[in-house]
Amino acid sequence: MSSKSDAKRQLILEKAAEVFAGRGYRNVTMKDIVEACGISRGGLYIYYDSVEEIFEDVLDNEDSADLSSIDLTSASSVDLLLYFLKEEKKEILKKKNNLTMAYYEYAFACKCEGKADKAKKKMDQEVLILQKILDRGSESGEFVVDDAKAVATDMVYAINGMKVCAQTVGITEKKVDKELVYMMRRFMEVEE
Amino acid sequence: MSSKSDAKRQLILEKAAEVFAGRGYRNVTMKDIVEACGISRGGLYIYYDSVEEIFEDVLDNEDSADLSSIDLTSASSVDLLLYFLKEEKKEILKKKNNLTMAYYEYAFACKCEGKADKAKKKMDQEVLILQKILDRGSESGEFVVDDAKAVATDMVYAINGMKVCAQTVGITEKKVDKELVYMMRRFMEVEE
Amino acid sequence: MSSKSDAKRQLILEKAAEVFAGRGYRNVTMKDIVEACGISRGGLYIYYDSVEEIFEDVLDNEDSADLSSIDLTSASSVDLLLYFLKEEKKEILKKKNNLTMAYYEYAFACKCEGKADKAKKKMDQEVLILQKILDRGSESGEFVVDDAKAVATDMVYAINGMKVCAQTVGITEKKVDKELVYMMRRFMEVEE
Amino acid sequence: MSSKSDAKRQLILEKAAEVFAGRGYRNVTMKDIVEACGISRGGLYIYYDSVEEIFEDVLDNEDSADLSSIDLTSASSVDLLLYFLKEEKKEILKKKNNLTMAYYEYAFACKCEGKADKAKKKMDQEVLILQKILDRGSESGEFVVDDAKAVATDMVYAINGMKVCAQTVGITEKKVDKELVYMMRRFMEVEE
DNA sequence: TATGAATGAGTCTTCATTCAT
DNA sequence: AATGAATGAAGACTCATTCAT
Repeated sequence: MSSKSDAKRQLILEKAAEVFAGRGYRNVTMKDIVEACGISRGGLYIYYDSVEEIFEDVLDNEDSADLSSIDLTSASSVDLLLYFLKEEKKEILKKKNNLTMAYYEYAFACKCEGKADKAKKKMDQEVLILQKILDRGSESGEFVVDDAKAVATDMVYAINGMKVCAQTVGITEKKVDKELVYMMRRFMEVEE
Repeated sequence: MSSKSDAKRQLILEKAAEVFAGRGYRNVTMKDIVEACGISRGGLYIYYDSVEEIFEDVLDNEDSADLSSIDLTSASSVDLLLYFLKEEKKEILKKKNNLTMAYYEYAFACKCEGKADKAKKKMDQEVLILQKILDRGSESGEFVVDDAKAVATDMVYAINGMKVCAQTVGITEKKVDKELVYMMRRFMEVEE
Repeated sequence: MSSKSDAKRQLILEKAAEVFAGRGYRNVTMKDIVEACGISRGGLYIYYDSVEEIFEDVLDNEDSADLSSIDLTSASSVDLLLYFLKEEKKEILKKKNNLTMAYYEYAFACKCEGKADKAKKKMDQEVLILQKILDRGSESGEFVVDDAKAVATDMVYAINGMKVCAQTVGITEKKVDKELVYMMRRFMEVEE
Repeated sequence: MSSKSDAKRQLILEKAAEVFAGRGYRNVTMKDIVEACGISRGGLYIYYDSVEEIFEDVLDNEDSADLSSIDLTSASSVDLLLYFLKEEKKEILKKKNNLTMAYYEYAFACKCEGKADKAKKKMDQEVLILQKILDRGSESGEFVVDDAKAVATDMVYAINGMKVCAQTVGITEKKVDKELVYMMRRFMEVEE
């Protein structure tokens, strides 16, 4: 049955996501995933033929949530911006199930095969959303923005920089806050 | 003689650096390095006992150059800033021997063992240098900077973000230029 | 199923015992055992992780038989003694599956880790059984024994000496017989 | 020069003997010996081509001492016997440079090649000496011995049994004393 | 579907042995 | 004589992948 299969497939993706979060992409073997799922080696092969395939499905499984849930029609631009940054902050600092490094390892490993499109699209989408928020806020007089695209792009680079730092050299919540406040100050007044 | 050993050791480090640049950290085996060096398996073990050991030596071998070569006493702050950014741009875009991803993979893999200190120090150093340049420029009236530390930190995060992007989703020179110009505009007038 | 696994495990133990008998303990590699069993390298690792582990299981597999099969309540003490010595003679002279040297090599290799307990127990048990036989025979007037424990201990040392000789410098059946007869003469009349 | 060579050769044999005493025969590599001697790999090969060759020379180097030093013409048979047993006791219990197990491992490894002759000869010699002592004592009335050869053979087997036990399952000095006293009681009066 | 035993290829690591110096 | 770098073969161990059940 498809429903049964889907449940198992979902289980695999969830457990695999935990594994990828903990060990990155390259350090993960089929065996690791089999053990994390508590199923048999052969059992996993019924659903997936390789770590790569699983990882790609894990990514598809995650993506959906974050950005699409922002409703651009509602509320003030300031609220939208704060929501956007709060979400990013959460992602920067989250310990469990953080796929950032796995993501970049995967993209780096598959660079030549153009498999990094997903990551690229995600980034472009983030820039776009941020740009829209800034444009809206600019029109409504909430923000003072000269070149919304440039600002959005810069912010997304810096946020990505923080994400990587958080997973490698470490970063404190205070530092993230400071940086986010600094970003906002560039186009609005922030009370601290 | 030590000179002979050192030459071989240097050869290993150079060839290994190329391998790490191409395949990252985790995907590299002793065999890869052996083959890149054109020596025997046993031969490599005379000098190094593990990929980790080699990678750490590769890092030590690289580090020295970059930052210390900036002479803070000379020239105008604008020149210093341009030199700093030009160097960063070169590193962001360089294809050969780019250890960025290997670096982050290594730091992520060894996070718990505190092996990421080197990366942390490098970042802190970059922030410090940039901050000094900004402070000098601020004093001389070349820049208009409110909080030099915040600006420097933000720039380094964004630069790191670009470095990672360049190695994964890809980035064009034009985009890098735009971003760097945007950064500078925040505290000085830039003619395009 | 466990029965299938057990069969394979039993096969491994039997083939491994032959290998140990022929090559001792230290000279045996996983590869030797793999080849003797006619299975794959990986296949062996499913059941055992090291030569040591296999050897310990081989010992456990062997032990059981020998001594417990002597029924101290039956027959005359002379019969018991003869049975005991016949068994020992068989073990001294047996060519196939003789684990004596492997046993001692193992005990020597693991001396510091106290892994020789098994060998020690086996020896103590032999002394004890022999002592019991001698005591019984002494009570019944079949033997003339002053200090049964001393006699038993001496006999077991000499038997072990013969076992080692048989595996190294060689020993003829005639010599073994002579020695066993000499032992018996010390506390009973032996017709030759 | 031969004298220089001989000194080095002697150094190798002495250091190698320590290694064999500690690790047996089979567990010893050329590398172990090289390191114990503090010479270079190539340097060892000038003198010896294999572990086997070294071990054989170590044996030749040791043998000489023990038995030949007993002067059969002197003193009483009791004194000779006590001297003989004292020497054996010393060898049974000695910790440093005890080659017993290496000896047996070697003999077992080379069984088919008839390399165990040395061990065989040593044993036969011991039996012979002991037999002579017993015969002399018998003639002088110090001992009451029926079949000196049988007694001597038995004693040598038991002594060898103790030697092996000492190196594997362990043996206390008290136990050795008891056993030796028991042996003597069989043909003479022993005050305890 | 699901299991897990089995296989074999790939990598790691250690050493005996050689050889230029 | 002596050194120690270098080689390559041998053995250990792990995993992706298959397959009978």
